[in-house]
Amino acid sequence: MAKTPDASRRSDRSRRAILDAALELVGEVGYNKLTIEAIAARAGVGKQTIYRWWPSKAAVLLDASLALAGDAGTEGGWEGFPDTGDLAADLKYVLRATVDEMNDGKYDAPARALTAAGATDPALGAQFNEKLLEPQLALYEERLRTARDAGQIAEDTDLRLAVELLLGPLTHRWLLRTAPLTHAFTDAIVDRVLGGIARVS
Amino acid sequence: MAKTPDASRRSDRSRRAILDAALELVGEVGYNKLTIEAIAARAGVGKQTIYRWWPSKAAVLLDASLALAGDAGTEGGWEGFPDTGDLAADLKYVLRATVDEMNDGKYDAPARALTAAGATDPALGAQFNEKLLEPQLALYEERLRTARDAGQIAEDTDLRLAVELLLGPLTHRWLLRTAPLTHAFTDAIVDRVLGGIARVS
Amino acid sequence: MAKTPDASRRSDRSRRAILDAALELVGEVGYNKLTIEAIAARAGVGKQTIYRWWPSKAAVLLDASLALAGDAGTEGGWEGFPDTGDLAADLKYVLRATVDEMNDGKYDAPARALTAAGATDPALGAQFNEKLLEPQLALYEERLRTARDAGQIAEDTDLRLAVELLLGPLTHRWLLRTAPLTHAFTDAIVDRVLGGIARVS
Amino acid sequence: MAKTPDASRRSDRSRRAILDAALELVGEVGYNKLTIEAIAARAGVGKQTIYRWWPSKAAVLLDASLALAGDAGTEGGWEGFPDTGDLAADLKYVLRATVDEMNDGKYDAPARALTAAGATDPALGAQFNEKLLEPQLALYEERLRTARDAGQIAEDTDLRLAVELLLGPLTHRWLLRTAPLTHAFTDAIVDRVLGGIARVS
DNA sequence: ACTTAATCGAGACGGTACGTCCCGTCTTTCA
DNA sequence: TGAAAGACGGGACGTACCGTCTCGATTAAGT
Repeated sequence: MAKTPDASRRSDRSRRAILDAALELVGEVGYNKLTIEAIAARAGVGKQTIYRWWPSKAAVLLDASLALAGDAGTEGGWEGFPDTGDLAADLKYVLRATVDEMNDGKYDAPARALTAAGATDPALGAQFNEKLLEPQLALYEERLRTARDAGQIAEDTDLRLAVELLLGPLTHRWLLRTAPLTHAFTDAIVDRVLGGIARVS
Repeated sequence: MAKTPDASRRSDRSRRAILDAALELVGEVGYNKLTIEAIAARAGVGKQTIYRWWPSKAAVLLDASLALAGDAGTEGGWEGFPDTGDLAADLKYVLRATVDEMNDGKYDAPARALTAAGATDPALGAQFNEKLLEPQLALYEERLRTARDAGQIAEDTDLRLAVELLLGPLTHRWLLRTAPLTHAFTDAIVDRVLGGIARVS
Repeated sequence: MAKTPDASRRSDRSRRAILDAALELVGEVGYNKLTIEAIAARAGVGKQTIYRWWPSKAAVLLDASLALAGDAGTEGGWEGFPDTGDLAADLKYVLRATVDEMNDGKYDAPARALTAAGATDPALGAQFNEKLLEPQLALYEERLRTARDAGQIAEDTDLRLAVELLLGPLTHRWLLRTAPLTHAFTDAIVDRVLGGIARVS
Repeated sequence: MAKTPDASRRSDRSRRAILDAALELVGEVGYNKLTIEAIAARAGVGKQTIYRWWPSKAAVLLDASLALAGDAGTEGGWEGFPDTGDLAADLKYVLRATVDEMNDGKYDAPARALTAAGATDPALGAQFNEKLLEPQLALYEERLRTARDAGQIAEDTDLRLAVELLLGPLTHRWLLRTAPLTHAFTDAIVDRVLGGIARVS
């Protein structure tokens, strides 16, 4: 019998202020030094208003990232996955854009924080996957399906595996910082992966 | 300025007790709830003894993981990368072993914790790469070099990229928990990646 | 400036529920842990309904005690001070009754709470004196005046002082709990005080 | 198995700073608005240092008052109860001094706070009695015993009752603020009480 | 009886303080 | 002099209430 607050009476002004403050602060001080108290202070909000609606600072950041992703989508980010008919070109385009975001502190800080927190906390990780990661992976998968249906890649291709072959190396380099993230890198990934799974013409 | 303690007088008994306690505790409560105080208490050690020799709990865990990896190596883990001449078989063998470790709580908990912490904290990440990750990647790279020299894969193959193509998808699935880690999965990775970069026979 | 609510529209049901809840709760958890929120919850009332009509929890408790005292008076407590002509007997009778109340948790808890709160908060103390204490002291004083007029005690007796001589020791022992409150104690007070201020027969 | 801190390692500097801060603050803001946090801040001390050694703010104030009483005793307050042979004079002298303290905010604020808190909290009240009140009452009782032995008051006098007859009215007027505390008032108490219990010469 | 305005129950809100946990430093005592 | 022990100043935690504020839904007046 958990006391569930009445969502219809929620203050949208406070909600937005909290999400904005969380994004600002995670960029300024990093995830580990991010505190609920600081978010509340920056947002001009009582701590309880945060605890009332989110179970942890990670959850706040997840919602904040969702809002950020939503805004980015609205502001003119790509609406759906590009499909020019040229699979390699489309993948390169999208991965280059992804790399650019990963190199932009505004997106990088919260994304790293969430990914790291999710890796450690399974419950959060599940949320993260469901709400942020999975929808994106589905877009890749869909584009690959189109390509497969068009006979551009092998009929027996495991699409989900293909997505992981494309994104895995990128995520690896991003999270572990083994080397700089460049367009050349993502292009090479696309070439190598398609070289493997693409039809021999 | 007696800042640097005399390492020769260091108590090895305390050092081992601390590393053991850290590993135990990270498995029990997770990285975020792991505290220096709890490690000290579990190890039967004064807090100062930890602060004297390590700068942070992440550093303790890194050392603990190094010790763990060292033990594993000693205990009969593979000494060097297997080289039967069959590249695909060797890679599958090693990746299967890696997946088995990732599915073993004993290794999984500290590894996840360190990876996540390193993703968030660049200084720690650098240490983590240098001491734990890089040596392993180098083994893969070396094996691939042998294969390349033997003409089994294309001459112009970027070996480091190849390593990332192999390990990236695995790490992706491991950290993000998008799907279970199985031998079938790693076998498929090897097949697909080699299908792309391997010489046409 | 519609600050003063319309008393004619006040819900008497709510008012009584609040006073009852306050009395119950002060007995259960004590004054310091008594909260407006708990009173509101117990009374099935919105917090605002309390804040609308009372300035503080002390004021609520004061009203509650007044209601309690009123009820006690109605239920057959003494209406006016007894006057049998025998001053000592009348005083002993009343003081014994007072001691009995002080030993009854139902009256003791709120009375202690109010007395203590009034000792600390002058404004509340003034209210407490005016509405609860003074009327009672006046009854004693009146009975003593009758006795003085009848020549039973010295003509120059300071009646108010006499009242304090009678009630002071009782209050002292009650509040400070230096010893148990018994009929023997109050009888002894009356004897000693009258022994001093009574006419030599 | 309550964790009892090691008293021998206690910081006396912190202890004194805390007691001083508590006395200052109770005078400035009153008992109800006195907070542990404010005491810690004023004393330049971590909150835990207060919670480590005292169970409540009332307990802090009790120790502070003890220290205050100790200082007053040292500074030249009366060492023991005066005994000039004239009981009435001695009592009047001491009661006048007591009234003067009660009219001095420095002593009044913490004393009221403690008395009120003790009236509400039996455990604290017991401590208050044992450590502050009882020793003082014993001094009165001792002086009265001397007087009784000297035949100045009736042989069958209940000394403890006599003390309460003297101090009760004073405490009553002090705590309940029914009238100003003056020397005339205490003199009258002494006269009336002795008029009752003193030997007819 | 019908409107209309205030009170009502409910509870979200910006805050303050709580009492606890842990941080990293410092001090004491011992081997 | 390194180590076990743990007190210290400090900061954040998550909780409990404060007193204010908005919400419909009664509810009791005055039309």
